[in-house]
Amino acid sequence: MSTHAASQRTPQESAPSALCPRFHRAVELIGRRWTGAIVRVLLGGPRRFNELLAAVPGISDRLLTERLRELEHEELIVRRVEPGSPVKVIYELTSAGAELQESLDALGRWAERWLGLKA
Amino acid sequence: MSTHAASQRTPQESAPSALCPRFHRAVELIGRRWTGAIVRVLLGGPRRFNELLAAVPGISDRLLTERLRELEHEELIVRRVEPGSPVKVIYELTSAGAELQESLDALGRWAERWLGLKA
DNA sequence: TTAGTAACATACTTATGGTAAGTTAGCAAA
DNA sequence: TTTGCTAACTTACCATAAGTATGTTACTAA
Repeated sequence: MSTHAASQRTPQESAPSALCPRFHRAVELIGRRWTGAIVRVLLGGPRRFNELLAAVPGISDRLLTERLRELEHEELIVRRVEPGSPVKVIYELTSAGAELQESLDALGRWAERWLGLKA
Repeated sequence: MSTHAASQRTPQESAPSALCPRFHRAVELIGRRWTGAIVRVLLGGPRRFNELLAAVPGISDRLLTERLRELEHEELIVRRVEPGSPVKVIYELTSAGAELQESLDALGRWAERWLGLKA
């Protein structure tokens, strides 16, 4: 079979019965491994690189760097370097990032209700 | 460096400053590629395999099968086979699945507000 | 008998994630 | 003054997950 996205489509319609593409982008963004967890920690206030590393159990430093770069690129966080020695790098949420709280909280509540029972 | 999860930890504490592990499980679950989109389509009512395939632009049949199996395993959806020819396989949300609506809607609203402006 | 459909399954390639080790700059103790 | 330490990365490499193409089964319609 092999369905590839744009196969068999009339020219005028841009996607068959497309979901809101922004929703899709959002879910792919915060759904990327570790991203949700990182944002959730930052909802508690600005954090340094190593604080994030400690606060998100299981993540590696390489992936943390990668995810932070992506979040910065999407303008959900800002990176601030405090000079000194050793330098401190502070990450904090932008307004866009902070407004993810509602969805993440809702998801947290759902998880408490439904994921608690098993395992 | 290379931080692996459980390094340097005193025996009595199970995780350094662990986030709610259920939240983490939830975000990894619905954040898995395509899963959010699939659930969102099913919020509109039961759907057949090929309907889902059409409604989630970009997904391949192989991945759709895989995601549906996972969602079934997590008890967010049920799979029902209607005999006949060709057989129809209907997927629909369980209560657990349906209650994801709140979080997904919140995320959708966030996406409209913040992801609309760019690109 | 050939063709078509629904819902997969299998095989293979590419992208993403995980692990380990190296880098840079400054400071501090030996 | 060389050794060691810390923060925040970077690079290299291997494993797992996603993506693509093709095959399968059971049935119907032409």
